[in-house]
Amino acid sequence: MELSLETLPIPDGLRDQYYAAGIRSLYPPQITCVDEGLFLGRNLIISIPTASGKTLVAEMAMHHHIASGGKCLYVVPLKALASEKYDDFSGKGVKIGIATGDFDRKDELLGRSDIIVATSEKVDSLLRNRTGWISSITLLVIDEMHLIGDEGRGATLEMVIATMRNRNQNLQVIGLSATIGNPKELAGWLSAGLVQSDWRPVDLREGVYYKGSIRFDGSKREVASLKKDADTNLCLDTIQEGGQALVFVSSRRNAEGAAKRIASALGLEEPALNRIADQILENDESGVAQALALCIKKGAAFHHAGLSRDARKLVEEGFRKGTIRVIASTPTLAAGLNLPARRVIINSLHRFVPGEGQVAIPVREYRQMAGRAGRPGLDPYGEAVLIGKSESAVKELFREFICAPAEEIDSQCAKKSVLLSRILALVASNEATDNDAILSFFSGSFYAFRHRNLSYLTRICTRVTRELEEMGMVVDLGSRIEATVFGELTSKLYLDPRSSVMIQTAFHERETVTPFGILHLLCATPDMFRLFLRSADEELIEHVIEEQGEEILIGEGEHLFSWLGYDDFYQAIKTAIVLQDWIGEVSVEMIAERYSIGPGDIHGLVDGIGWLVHGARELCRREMPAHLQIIADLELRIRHGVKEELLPLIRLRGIGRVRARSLFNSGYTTPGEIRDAGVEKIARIVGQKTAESIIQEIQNKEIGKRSGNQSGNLESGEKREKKKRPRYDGKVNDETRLDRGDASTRRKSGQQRILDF
DNA sequence: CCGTAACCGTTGTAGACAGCATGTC
DNA sequence: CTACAACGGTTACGG
Repeated sequence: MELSLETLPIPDGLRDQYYAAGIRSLYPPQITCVDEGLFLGRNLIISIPTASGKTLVAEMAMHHHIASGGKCLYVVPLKALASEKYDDFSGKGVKIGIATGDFDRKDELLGRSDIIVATSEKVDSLLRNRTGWISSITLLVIDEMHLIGDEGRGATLEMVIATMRNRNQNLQVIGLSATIGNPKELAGWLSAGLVQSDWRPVDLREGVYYKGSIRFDGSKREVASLKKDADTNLCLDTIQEGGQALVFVSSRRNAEGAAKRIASALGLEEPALNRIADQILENDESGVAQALALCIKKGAAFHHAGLSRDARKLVEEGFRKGTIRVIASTPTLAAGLNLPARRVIINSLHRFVPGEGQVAIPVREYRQMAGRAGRPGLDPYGEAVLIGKSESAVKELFREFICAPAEEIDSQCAKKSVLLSRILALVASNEATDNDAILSFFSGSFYAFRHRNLSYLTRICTRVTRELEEMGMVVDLGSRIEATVFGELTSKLYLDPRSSVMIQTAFHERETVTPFGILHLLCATPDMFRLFLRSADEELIEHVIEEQGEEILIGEGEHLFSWLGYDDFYQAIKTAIVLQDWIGEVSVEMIAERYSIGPGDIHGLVDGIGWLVHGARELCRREMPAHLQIIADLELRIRHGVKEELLPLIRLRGIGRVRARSLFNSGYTTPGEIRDAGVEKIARIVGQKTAESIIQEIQNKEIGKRSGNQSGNLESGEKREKKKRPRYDGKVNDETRLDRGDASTRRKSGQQRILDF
């Protein structure tokens, strides 16, 4: 069956673009989408393999909506994916906007775009803040919709869909999903048409390698055994016939190890490869970057979250251009960007789960990796190859993965930990303001669709609501549940209620807090990503507890914070130590080496603590103004990675980490001293232009101050010890305070000894 | 004397969303 | 508190 683009109700401009790109007709599954009512406003679940044209379907539907005055929201799970889609959709005659945590215009301004690409969390946040344009969305596209079943973030996605549907009755929803076990249920939930197909534009062969050959279903392919390791031989084989290979492994160490092995087996020498290697080392001299550069020189690379953003990009680009022949990667690449290769080699189908050990990965994830095989239009076929260790293992791999059906996905929203913030969000945004409304909201969820019996959900909802009340987040007025100021703030700041309570309790009980204490507290919250403990860390942690134990604000196994485990507490110490180094101006390279982590990890930690400390500051402003100044200072120090002494300088526009440090070292430690020194002397350190503008700025601020206008937040350097009183404009709402628990039992909590790991 | 294989106990284990207000070298 | 593989250290063996 052929379907020409001519007959489709899409704008002519878009059609021309498609023609120019060589698209003449639709793929079979795309035709089914049209038949199922894509252009008739019908909801659709499209469950087809990766790279079989889902994006195109969504794009056509979006342009169709825009042409008749509609507005579209495209939801993705990763920020990297958001920019990828932004690029895909750009330049086709409609306005595209991008909304993610670290890259957004003013929320309201975003409403002028025709298509808004956003992460699910960002949409959640926009819904909580009742952003105006959200209600004018006519088409909602959910990319990777199967992530509804994801333990960590699935509930957010589910709630976003439910809330959007709740607010807008005429909304069309298109869900793009990988192959899952129960697509019919997903479609049933949304009363959607289901498009399901295994069709791929490039043929995919799945097989298992064992003793020198790949066994496919029915056929066999010999692979020359030039080297010892199976994955190396498989790579050499592919490269030899002109393809590229992607090797999936389960740990970073394995990724680096495999890349090294394969690189030396390849032994390429090309100027293009050397250029990439040089670029890697340009802004990043850490150990990982050096190892990576060495591998890339010979044609292979590794990829994992420890790499810096730049390094990751360079690897991805290099592979896409064909310069880099092999990437050995952790699952970062499996779920993320679209980076196909002719052959995908899957080294291990296990993953470590704390508490369970090595666990087999879900079939769905195997499919996701295998689906990366075969570049449409470039490769004659794609191959996914598993590695068998014995005759019986080969059979098992076929049975358990290649021939196995994908798992069913289930709703994740009926768990206490997610319901806490979900219900708070419902109440705080006036989505639901009493128990019945809360339940009725959840009756529109995927959970309710799957589990007809809602008695469990009902019970847990009332329990969670009561808990929120105990936390001081909501008040139950009988007829109506209302969010307290504290609760509303928590919801809008996008903090986990448990984090908020931890922050509030810890600050409330203390006269003095130190940066390290705050860092540890924030690292211990459920919102923070923590570093693993290694046995080598024991000594360091013990030492820090001895030195700085008094500063710690919360105790291990704190009875108030039942969610704070024993390990979490020590992980938080380690993580806080790393961040303390960061604000102590220890270089990234040094930190990386000291704790055997990569620049990417450091970035991730700094980023995470950065928004948490901002949240903490906003909480402090309302609840505990006495600590406001110290936390505001800490926020600035984290953002720039500087010591306290640079604070007065870093506040100047045009002065960052490096310039502030060189000014300070040259003896100019305050804005006052800089002004007195004059443009000429300062220009020698920071250049003429910056010198002029900062001195101008200093003078402006001083005039502002003299005239009694306190709004200039420049802290006059010569009076550092006379700390400015934190400004606080409201009264503390007593209802929002937490006055529970026996404070004295917790006071000295920082002192306990570390026992063993 | 050295290299290798074989063995054994020890060690470490993936990922990255959100707020906010603007500007580094 | 799970299970697996890679690593480091040691020993045994063979050239």
